[in-house]
Order: sequence, then C-alpha cells, then structure tokens
Amino acid sequence: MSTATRQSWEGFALDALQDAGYRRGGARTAVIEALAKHDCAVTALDLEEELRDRDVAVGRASVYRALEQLEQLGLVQRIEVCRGTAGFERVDPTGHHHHHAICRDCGRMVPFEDKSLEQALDKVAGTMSFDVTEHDVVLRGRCDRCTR
Amino acid sequence: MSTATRQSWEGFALDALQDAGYRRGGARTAVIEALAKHDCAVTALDLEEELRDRDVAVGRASVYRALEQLEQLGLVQRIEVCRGTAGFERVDPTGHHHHHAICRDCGRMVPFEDKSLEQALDKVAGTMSFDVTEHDVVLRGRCDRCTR
DNA sequence: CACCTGACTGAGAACGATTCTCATTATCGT
DNA sequence: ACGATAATGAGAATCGTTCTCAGTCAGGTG
Repeated sequence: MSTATRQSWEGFALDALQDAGYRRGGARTAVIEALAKHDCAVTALDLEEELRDRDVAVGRASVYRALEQLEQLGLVQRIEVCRGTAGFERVDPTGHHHHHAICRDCGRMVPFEDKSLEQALDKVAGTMSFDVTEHDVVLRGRCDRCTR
Repeated sequence: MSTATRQSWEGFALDALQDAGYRRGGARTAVIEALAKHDCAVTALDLEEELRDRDVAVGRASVYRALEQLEQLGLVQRIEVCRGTAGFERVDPTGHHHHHAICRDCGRMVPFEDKSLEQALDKVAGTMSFDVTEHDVVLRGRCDRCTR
C-alpha cells in the first residue's frame, strides 16, 4: 500500500503515478519536484528552463508529457494564463484550491479564493447535463500597480 | 451623435468603432457582420472560412486585427475553447452574458447562465486590489453524449 | 544476477494558431 | 479631386505544443 502515505503533494503524486501503473522515470520525477515548489501556475517552458538551470536538464517533450499525465490523473490543473499559453499548477488532494486574477497590462497573476463563489459553482454544476469535473475562473482587469 | 442609436450589436459595434476614431473598412465590417450571427463563441479561423464560403473573403490578418480591436473596445470577449485555441463572442452592451461548459472529450460547448454565480463573482471582484473589468468561467467535464 | 519486454526519454521535426511585415488600396477630412 | 494616413491581404515569421523515432532504462522473470 503505497497510496497517500506521504504528506506532500510531491509524494502523493509519485504514489498516484505508481498506482496508475507508470514506471519511475527521471524526467517525470524532476518535473514533479519542480512543480511542487510552485504555489501558483507555471508554464511548461518555465519549468523546462528552471530544470535546465538546476542542471537537471529535461527534454521539452518529457515536460509536456509529464504534465499531460499528471493532468489526466487530476494531480495538475491547466489554466490559460495568457494568449494561448498554458499554465500548470498542482491540485491539492484535499480539494482546496484558488482561482486567479490576471492583469491585462503586465500579465501579473494574483491568486484568490472565495467560499461562496465555490458554492455557486458547485450549485450550477449540479444543474447541468454535464459531468463537471473541474472549473476554471479567471478575473481580468488591471492590477493595482498598473492602475495609475 | 451616432452612438447606440441602432438596436443590434452589429450596429452598436460599428458605431463604437467609428466613435473610437476608426475608419470604415470592408474587412472589419464583414467580421462584425459574421460575428453578429453567432450567439456563442467562434474561432478566428472559423470566421475566416465562413466569410470565404460566402465569397466575402477576408485576409486572415484582418480577421485577427478586427477581433483584437473589438476586444479592446469591450465589444468582444475572448475565451479559451480548447488547447491553445481562442474563441470569440460578442459582448452584449446590456451586460447580460453567459458562461460555458466544455466537454473534454468532444469539445462541445454548452452555454449557461446563473444569477447567483454572477453575484458571487461581482462580490469577489469588489474585494480585490484589482480593477476587474471582465471574468471568464469555464466548467470542464464530460457532456451527456460522451458519458456512456 | 542476467535477460527481456515494454515504458521512458530527448533531439529535432512537424504542426496549428496567431502575429508580423510590407506593398497596395481605400477612406474621409480638406 | 487631393493627400495623409488608416485598412487590407498574402505570405513569412513566431511561438507554444505535439509528434516521431531511435536509444535508454525500469523492473518483473527465469
């Protein structure tokens, strides 16, 4: 029984992959480790660069592959951070999560959470002829630094 | 005074552009006309194809340019419909709008609206150090046709 | 422990959506 | 009608992402 005996998301993800029948590979492990360090969304290319800078160079294809597999297992969520660029962030196994406000001028991303928003989302999801598994909320506008 | 004397979004958009100092160009007008026919999001390439099929061929660059200008004026909203592809839909001047549920399997998009969701969004927007001008909600999952 | 099968990996090519470039054309104030 | 300047379109360039494929490695088996 290897499932969820460790505390961190990192350990949780490694266990989940193993349970799903994946083998243990260096590239994927490095991606998970890097992802674990971020509390908010990062792009695939940022992760690749970050890993290269730490001398743990990982092929671009492997980064995307790992992210896709993690997304499939619900361990990572993908959000659009800006014009056709995807951001990835880990999904807390407890279900606790946040959303983002993105500045249209500087691209800065500010996370926020709100209980009644979640409730409203859950309620809507329940009324649809859709098996809703996740939701994605983005507020857009100008951040305080860009409002002059 | 040319502003908002016509009823339709199409007329409203044309007037708004003129008021913003834009000249009247054939390509942009065609894009607006095509956009007016859709109640839900369309991609730029779909619009281009649609126009070509109607023998009103418009250059790809012009389609994107027009959409960008319309977005800037708040006449069109851009949403991510699927992996790095943008969908564009007109923004009702009354503020009335809907959101989308997107099927992760077939890509089908189903619009929905919910008053309490809007209220929750407005409330959150009010508490942020951000000048929020728009929001974007996407529910993801499997549509009824894809759930077997 | 050596072996084997099939999963994992990375370099680079391919791809699709979007943006850019720039020469040509059209708008509209004068 | 004229001229300054915005609008347009064809194609090239760009950028994020996905695909291909040959070489490598994990880990169950004998």
